[in-house]
Amino acid sequence: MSTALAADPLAKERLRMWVRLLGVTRAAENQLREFLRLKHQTTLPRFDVMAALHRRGEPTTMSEISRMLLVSNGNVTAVVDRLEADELVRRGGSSTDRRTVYVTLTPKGVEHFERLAADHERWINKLFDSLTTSEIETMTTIMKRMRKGAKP
Amino acid sequence: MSTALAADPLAKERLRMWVRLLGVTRAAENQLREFLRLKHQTTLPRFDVMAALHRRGEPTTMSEISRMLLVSNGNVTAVVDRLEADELVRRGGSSTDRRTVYVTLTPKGVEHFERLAADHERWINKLFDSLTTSEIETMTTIMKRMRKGAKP
DNA sequence: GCCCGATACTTCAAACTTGAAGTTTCTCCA
DNA sequence: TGGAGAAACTTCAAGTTTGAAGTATCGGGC
Repeated sequence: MSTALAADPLAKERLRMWVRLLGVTRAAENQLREFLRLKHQTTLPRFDVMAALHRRGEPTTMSEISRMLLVSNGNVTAVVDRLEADELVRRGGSSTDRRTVYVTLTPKGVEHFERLAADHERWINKLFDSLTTSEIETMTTIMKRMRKGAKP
Repeated sequence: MSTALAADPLAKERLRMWVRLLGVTRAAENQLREFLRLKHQTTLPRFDVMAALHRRGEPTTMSEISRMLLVSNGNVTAVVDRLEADELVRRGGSSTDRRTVYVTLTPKGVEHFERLAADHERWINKLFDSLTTSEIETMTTIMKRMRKGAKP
């Protein structure tokens, strides 16, 4: 090997880690998608949007949702359109800024989501069963620092 | 709190870790997508398929690609269609099984991908700059075990 | 040899996602 | 004040992704 890159073992380790990170995340996401479809007749993006709204606990703008989920603005419009058609969320205007749209979970949406969330938490809990407390802490700590390096 | 779940701190830790894992991965993927678009006029799924082919280094079936990338079969068909239209990959039949389709990188595809890959490795290297060797090792080890728990 | 279930792939509709372009409204400064 | 530029959404085309249904082929048991 003559190139500097190929000779750098740390670079290789980093690449390996990234590939593994993607693998773990995709595998878990695929399982989650299947879980949501089979047990709750819903999809991951719908769940994500409802989770964002529920976590905020107050009317949330389209842009805020977009930033929380790291997806594009147009994407949020599409998913909210569908959730609104199912009466799980509601769009409302702002009294101070007529460009802004506030999205809220409807009572039906809250009820629907809370059933999902409890089941989802059980599911996550089982998925990461094999990790010890200290491993989880280590992961969380490291990822907190990674996130800073990977700012959008 | 009266429910068993809400009172379980380990379950909360696991959920927190999962959310953070998703955040890190999405942020990095978004940056990677932008990098591929701006610097190489290509997309993430195209890169993924070419990377899988390059890594295998020999004719690869559609199903193998699908398993490697953890995406559906129909998805691979669509991406390979477009790569083939750009003459970056080639489909070929099998002599022993007429159902099977073998996909190969064309010379043009190899050249294109290797330029991408070198740049991609530099990019990953920079992205995870802030992690120490031991942190990377820890992550890789833990994720190896996670992957087993999250088998598809 | 024949058929039944499995396997490999494609097709299809619907949903998701992006990035760019378009509309409306706001902000603010010259 | 008035107008340029920014901000919040929506719309749109193209690409991605899934899951289900359809086609062709294979393999094994009878």
